[in-house]
Amino acid sequence: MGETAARSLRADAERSVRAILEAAERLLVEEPGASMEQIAAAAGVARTTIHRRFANRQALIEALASSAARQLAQAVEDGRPDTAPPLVAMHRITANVLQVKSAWAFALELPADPDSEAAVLQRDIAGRCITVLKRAQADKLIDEAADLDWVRRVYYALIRESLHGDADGADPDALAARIIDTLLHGAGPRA
Amino acid sequence: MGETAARSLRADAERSVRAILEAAERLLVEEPGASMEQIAAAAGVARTTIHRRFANRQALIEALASSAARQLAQAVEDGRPDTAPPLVAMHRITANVLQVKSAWAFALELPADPDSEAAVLQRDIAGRCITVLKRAQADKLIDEAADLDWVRRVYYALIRESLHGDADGADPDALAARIIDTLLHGAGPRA
DNA sequence: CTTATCTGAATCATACCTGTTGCAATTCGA
DNA sequence: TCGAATTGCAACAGGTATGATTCAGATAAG
Repeated sequence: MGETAARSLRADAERSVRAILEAAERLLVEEPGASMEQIAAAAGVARTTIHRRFANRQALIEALASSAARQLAQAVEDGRPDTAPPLVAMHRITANVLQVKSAWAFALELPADPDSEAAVLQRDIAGRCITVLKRAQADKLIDEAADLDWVRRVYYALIRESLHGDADGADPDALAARIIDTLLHGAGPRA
Repeated sequence: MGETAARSLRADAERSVRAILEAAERLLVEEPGASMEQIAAAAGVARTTIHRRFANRQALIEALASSAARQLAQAVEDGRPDTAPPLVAMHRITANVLQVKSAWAFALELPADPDSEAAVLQRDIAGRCITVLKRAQADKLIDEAADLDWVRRVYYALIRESLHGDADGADPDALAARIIDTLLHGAGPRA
C-alpha cells in the first residue's frame, strides 16, 4: 500500500484515498501533529480505513507529497515552459503554481527524502524552471551575469511569500504579475 | 516559571536554563516533535529539571521564542536603523540578522500568539524595518510608488532563502550584499 | 445476480509522552 | 562554614497515538 499507483482500486476505495489525502492536507497544514484519528474523522472515514491504504503515518505523508508533486509538475507543464515566449510562460506557470501550492501547501513544503518520488519530481520541476530562466536570459530579460540558481531560489521564495501573506481570495494573475515584476526589477526606482 | 525574566536565579540554574534553550533550538529545528526527554538529554540535564523551569512544553517554546526575538531585536538595533545611511544600515542589519537567524531558526519561525512577548517584538522589528525602507525610499533607492509592506515581505523572504540554501560557512557580508542587491534591482539586466 | 472487495465498529496490546512527587546529594552564596 | 537553592534519580499516574485483528454488513463490478 501507499504505492505510487495501486492497481485498479475499486471506485469507492479510490474515493476514500482521495478523501484521506485531502483531509490530511487540510489538517496537517494547520496542525502538523494531527493524529490519524483526526484525519480519519475529517475525511469522513474510519481510522482503520486509513491503515488499510497506508501502512503507517510515514507512508501517508509520502503519498501526500507524491500526489501534490505530480499536480505541481502538471501545473508547470501546462504553462508550456519550452514553447511559449519566456515572459508568457513565466506568468502562466506562476499563476498555475500559485493555485496548486495554495491547495497543497503542507505537502509541498515537506522535506522530502532524496530518493522519494516527490523529490525526483521536485528536481525535474527545478530543472524546468532553470530552462525557462535560461530562455528569459537569452531574451535579455535577465542579466547575462546572473546566477540562475539564485534567481530560481528567489523565485520560489517570492511564491512562498505571496502564498503566506495574501488572502486566498486574491487574483492569481495579479499575484503572479507582482512576483515576476519583483523578480526582474526588484524594488528600486524604474528607469 | 517561564516568565520573561526569572528574578535572580542562582548561577547554576541560569546555566541550566540557557543549556535547555540552546538544546531545544538545536533539536527542534531538526525534529519539531522531539520529546522533552530528548531535549533534556541534549542539554545534559534531567527531564525533571526542564519541568522545574518551564511549566510545560508550551511554556518552553514561548520562552524560546521570546529569547530569540530579543536577540533579533538587538541585532537590528546594532545596525543603527535610525541614524546610519540607509544603505549602510540595511547591509549591517542584514548581516547581523543572518547570524542570529541561523542560530535560532526554529524559534524565529515559530507562529507566535499575537499577545506573546515574541509577537510584540516581531511587530516592533517589522516597524523598524519599514522605517529603514522609508529612509531608503527618501534617498531614491526604492521606487516612490513601491508598496513598502510588500518590499519588507520580500526582504524577509530573501533572508529566509539565504539561510535555507547556503552552508553556514558562507560569509554573512557576502550574503547580505546579494540580498540587498536582489531586493533593490531584481534579476533583470543592469543599466 | 453473484462474487469479490471495501468499510465501520469494536477490541486489544504496546509504546510513548507528560507532568508530578519524594528524597538524597551536590552546589552556590552570604 | 552554614543554609538555601538546585539537581539527578526513581517511580507513578494519566493520557493518547499506533498498529493489528476480527467480523458483519454495504457496495461496486462483471
